[in-house]
Amino acid sequence: MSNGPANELLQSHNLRKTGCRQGILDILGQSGEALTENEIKEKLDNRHDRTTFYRTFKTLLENHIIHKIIIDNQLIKYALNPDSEIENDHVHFYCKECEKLVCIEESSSMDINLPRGFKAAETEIIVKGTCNTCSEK
Amino acid sequence: MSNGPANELLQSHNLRKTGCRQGILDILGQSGEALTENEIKEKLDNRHDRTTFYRTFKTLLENHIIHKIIIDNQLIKYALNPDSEIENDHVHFYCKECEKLVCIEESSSMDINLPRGFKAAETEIIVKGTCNTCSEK
DNA sequence: TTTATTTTTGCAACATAGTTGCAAAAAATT
DNA sequence: AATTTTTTGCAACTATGTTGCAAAAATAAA
Repeated sequence: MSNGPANELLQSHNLRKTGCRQGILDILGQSGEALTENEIKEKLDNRHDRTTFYRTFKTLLENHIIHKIIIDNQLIKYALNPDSEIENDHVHFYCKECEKLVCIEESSSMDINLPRGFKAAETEIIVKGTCNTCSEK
Repeated sequence: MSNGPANELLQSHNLRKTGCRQGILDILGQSGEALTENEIKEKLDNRHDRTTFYRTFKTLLENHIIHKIIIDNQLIKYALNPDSEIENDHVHFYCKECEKLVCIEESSSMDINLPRGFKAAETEIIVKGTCNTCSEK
């Protein structure tokens, strides 16, 4: 396990290669979608302590290796941040049927008129609806 | 206290006029901005039980009388939903300095390209930056 | 490759957020 | 004023998240 992208990611951020970090990054790397803490935890067979999990998420978030998306009712999901970039305009799509959450690669134009004096730094967009699979049914 | 908009709102939704509901609506009506549960609770002098508070928020949310905005790290705020409308495109501005959250009245054009097969129902936008007051400093 | 240093882990204890069942209290109805 | 319906407050509970600290693991140094 874990001799691929996970280790390189950790190394490039000067983070130690611990089991929990590698595990989370492996899981997120394999799955193309955002996952909840519990989904990740299960796939790791509950191998790690709750505390370690939270601390690991915190570290990965601080290093912009993953990001955290919160939808509506506290549904929190995590996803790999491809190039550990600090993104300013992120679009997420949340399927109300299958509850899948995917990151939408840009190519969207946006123009939000803010009141005088307001300055935007980041914009977070969550589009809710039905995904391709669920639309076909 | 409470013989104005709060009561009318409740009445039009067939909800009983209880102290907690009137209180929350009064507070949100007076303040032009979104407030956290605790901010509201304090202004009401901790007059109500925790449980009652949660249940009241739930009721008001279900009736679209208020809405709930979650920013970043679990910061949850509530705001009056002016006409109890079920809005599809809502823009919120969150000031990173003073932590104020305001609803932006539309007049923004948006065009997000979703992948083939994806259908959007609602879009939630949170713009983060500095508000007019904080920009002047 | 063994030792020393630094970081991370797991545990216990705690803090906050949110929910449920149920009897008592308050609204609305008659 | 009496009855019905909804809401409240309490206790108990679950989920989520944090902190301090000794033991363990990962890296660096000898």
